[in-house]
Parts: sequence; C-alpha cells; structure tokens
Amino acid sequence: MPDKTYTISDLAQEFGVTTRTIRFYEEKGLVTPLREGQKRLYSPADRVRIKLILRGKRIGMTLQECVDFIDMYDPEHNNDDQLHSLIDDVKHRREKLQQQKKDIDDMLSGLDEVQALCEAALARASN
Amino acid sequence: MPDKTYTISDLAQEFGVTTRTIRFYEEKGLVTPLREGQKRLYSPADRVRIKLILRGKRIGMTLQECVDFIDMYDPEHNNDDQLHSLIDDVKHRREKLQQQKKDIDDMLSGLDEVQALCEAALARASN
DNA sequence: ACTTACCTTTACGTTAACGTAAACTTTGGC
DNA sequence: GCCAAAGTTTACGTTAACGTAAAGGTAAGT
Repeated sequence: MPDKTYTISDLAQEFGVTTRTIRFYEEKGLVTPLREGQKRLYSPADRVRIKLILRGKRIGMTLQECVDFIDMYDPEHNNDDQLHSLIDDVKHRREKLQQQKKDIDDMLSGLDEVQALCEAALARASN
Repeated sequence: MPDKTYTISDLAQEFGVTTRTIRFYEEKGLVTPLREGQKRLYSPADRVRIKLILRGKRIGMTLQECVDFIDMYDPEHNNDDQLHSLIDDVKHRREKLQQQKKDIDDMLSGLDEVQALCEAALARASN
C-alpha cells in the first residue's frame, strides 16, 4: 500500500499539534492535501513536509525559512547560476547551523555547571 | 579598571541590534542598567546578560526562556526542594537541547546531500 | 431519528518582539 | 551661541503563528 493517506487529526495527533495549525500551514501554502469531498487527505509526502516543518521550528526557524529549506531539495534548479547560488545558500545555512550547535554546546556546559553547584549544595545540606 | 561601562549604542553596535531592542529588554526587566543623569550605563554584567539573551534567541528561545535560563545561575535556591526542582529543570533543558542538536545534525546531513546533488548536476553540465 | 464525533469555512483575537515616529533634552565641536 | 549627534520618553504600528469562537456539513452508531 504505497498510497497510504492520513486525516488531519491523524497528523495532528501524531505530531502533537492542533488541526488549526495544520490548516494554517495549508493557508500559507506549506502543504496541499488532496480532498475527498470536503475532507482533507494527506499523503505520506505531506506528512514528511509537516515533520520537516516542525523540526525546523524546534530550532527556531520561521515557517518561511522551513519552506525555503525544504524547497532546496526539489530541483527547480535548471541552470548553472541557480545551482551556484543554491550552493551558496547551502553554505550560509551550514554556517548558521554550526553557530547554533556551538550555542547549544555552550548552554549544555552551563547546565553541567549549574547541576554541579546544585549537587554540591545538596551534599553540604545533608551534613 | 574592573568597572568598565558601556553606552547603549556601544552594546547595540557590538551585538548588531538596535537601541530600541536593548531598551525593550529593559522594559521587560531583562537588564537594569544604572543611570548617569538620564543616560543608561551598562556594566560588564549587563553586557553578558545581553550576550546570553541573544545566544538564547539564536536557538529559538523566547525572551522569557532566556531569562529563566540565565536565572538558573544565580542562587535563590535556598532549600532542598528548590535545589531538586532546579536539577529537574536542568534535566529537561538538557533533553530539549539535545533534541535540537539532533535536529541540527539531521539538517546538516540534508545540506550535504543537496550540495552533492548540486555538484553532480554542475559536473554533468560542464561536459 | 438522534446524538456523537469529526470535518468544514470564516473571521476576529492574541502574544511576542520589536519597528517607527514624534517630541524633547543633553553634550561635544566649531 | 548654535548645530548636530546621541540620548530620552511615550505611544501607536506591525508581523508571525497560531487560538478561539461561531455556524454549519457528514458519517457512524444505537
């Protein structure tokens, strides 16, 4: 069954968002489900798009940035110029992501410190 | 000179934000600079707070989350209960940060793919 | 037939994080 | 003494990303 479909609440539940959110994404053109009468029918591809959107959101991307990111995959990149500018985009995104990784590592170090201080304080208190 | 100070535009320029942004952070209680007459005078500590706020923002934290994170450092954590709940907070934050790291790594892999496809297409075109 | 559970559209409301404009004071340079 | 640059407060405007409510269609179970 390669053409499995999902209802809107299937996906809402799977991803822990409201149906409103998914309809909103459609309003913005982020997904374009088929219709069975009135009802929306989501394909596996739609599901993946939503998944990628939510992943982007988790690291602070706007919906537009998420779309831009996803669109890097599909090849409307006909000529050399477009390919080169896409490679440039890739470079910039990579740099930004690496900065974010560094930020996260710094924060994780901070958390280690905080935890150590906490445990020290607790150890002192239990004496 | 351990008590260096900064003007609002010093910091705005250093961090690439507007003065409005920094005043906004003060409105929200994120920083509390001293005054020299009317003028705001920022301490090195204020500067660090702003730096940490902007770091938080880069990975998608809200200003409130940034404050909460920063406040984990200063010990208003008197009793055992508070210390334990702080340790819990640390745990949750760590998990969230690690998820974000994973998301970033996945995206970086995606970028690798995209770049490979681009270069392949370019190589083909140059024949 | 009636309720219950989802689905739909339309539309106004809300919060966060500033932008922008107006009107005014303070300060260093010529 | 005056102008320009940078500072100030007050206040309304804006965008993103949904929330929430109203009003209704549809399909399954009893």
